[in-house]
Amino acid sequence: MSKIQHRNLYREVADRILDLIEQGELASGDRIPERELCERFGVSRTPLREALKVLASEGSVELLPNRGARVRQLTLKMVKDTYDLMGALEGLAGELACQHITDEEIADIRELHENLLGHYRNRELPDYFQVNRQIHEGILAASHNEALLEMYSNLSQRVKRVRYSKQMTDAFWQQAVEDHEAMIEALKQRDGRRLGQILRDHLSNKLEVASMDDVVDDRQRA
Amino acid sequence: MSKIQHRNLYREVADRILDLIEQGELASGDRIPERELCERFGVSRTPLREALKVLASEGSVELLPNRGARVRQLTLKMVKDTYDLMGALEGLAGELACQHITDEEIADIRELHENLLGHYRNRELPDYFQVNRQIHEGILAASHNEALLEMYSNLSQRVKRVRYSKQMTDAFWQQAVEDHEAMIEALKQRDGRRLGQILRDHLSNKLEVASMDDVVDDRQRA
DNA sequence: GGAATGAATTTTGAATTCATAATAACTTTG
DNA sequence: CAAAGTTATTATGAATTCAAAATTCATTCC
Repeated sequence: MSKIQHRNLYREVADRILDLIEQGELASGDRIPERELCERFGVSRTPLREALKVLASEGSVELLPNRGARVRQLTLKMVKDTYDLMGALEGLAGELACQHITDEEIADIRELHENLLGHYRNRELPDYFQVNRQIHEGILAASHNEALLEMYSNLSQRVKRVRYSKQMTDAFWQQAVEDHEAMIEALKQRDGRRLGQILRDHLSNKLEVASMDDVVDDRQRA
Repeated sequence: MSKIQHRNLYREVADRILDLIEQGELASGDRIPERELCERFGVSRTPLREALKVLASEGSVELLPNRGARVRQLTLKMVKDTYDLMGALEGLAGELACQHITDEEIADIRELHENLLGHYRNRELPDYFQVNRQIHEGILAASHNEALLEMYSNLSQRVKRVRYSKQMTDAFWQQAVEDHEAMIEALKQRDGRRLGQILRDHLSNKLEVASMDDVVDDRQRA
């Protein structure tokens, strides 16, 4: 039996709105129709409006006074800025992880890394992506810094709707795997400075393969 | 004539609650009395509760389902974690600033630095603190990374209620001024890596002089 | 035909109301 | 008198209501 959901209604609504945005049902710049979503979710306007306010403070939604909420437009600059930030946070996470990581956590990550290599050899891209994410989450978690985790997941939520191009070239992929090899090595040696550096650079590669759907160029803002 | 502020009521309320927290009128861990604040601010519960939800997502307030809001307790670990994060962000800001800063911005910061030195020589601590803050804000702004600014100011808001000990020793003070000298030098040479490093270390010094009033040790959590 | 003006409609912002959960106060009983 | 149970009170969560602002639509006038 699943755990009793004592969550707040507004958070539930917020998450469902985020889903709609991620799924693209609410597109970048779209107006968010209060009444319609209320009917759809079967809630009154009160929790829905609370959700919108929280989403605005989280950066996914824009609130125009007396003119409702809309899905925040992502500009190319915003995405780049966000990636810079995430890179810095991953870098810090790497440094902290090397200080605080437990043997158990290190073993878990190494196991994930083995899986990663397997998926790379078999050219199983979706599986590779999933394990890749798990490894990065593992390092973040190993930093044992709650505020860092929170901030990272907020940033990552903001750019979730950016779709990555499927044409991840072999060269990119190989580079990524080499990065991961180096990460594990640095982690093993608990070389925080180095792990931090690798993680920073690693992320900037990821940006290069991002195909910026839904992302508007800075000059043509709505 | 100043621009008409068409701000949302909930944001107004949120800021006033933050003031109460900062002023210590609402202490760490205190329950936040809805009805009382409504009367005090002359608003209904709707905008007040919206404000609380936003403050919760910003990390200043804690929401217990069916049991109201309270001022989030700061543990020593949380403050340390937050300072680590702010250090990383300042470091990134330094790197980015060296890439993007304009000549005008650099001139402004150098002027502030001259003021800082003056206040140091005259032992004007409050003025020194103010100019110090302006310099750091200047570097942050010179990064030209909106998301970074937003995150940093959120973090800084969270730890605003931590009071710094007045007994800033001469040694600390001198070290801080030397750091600032090095910063300006790195900025002038646009040596991002170096400026980043200085900023990171600089902040960790600040933490050492923080006397942790209102901060609860991790073991004795409420 | 098109811009401008002024209702009618819709949408938003905020107060109020209502139902339910939590807390406090009061019995009752051992 | 203390512990357990019961009722009263208060606080919270969410729906509803009401007022103000924005938008739409029709009409007038050039």
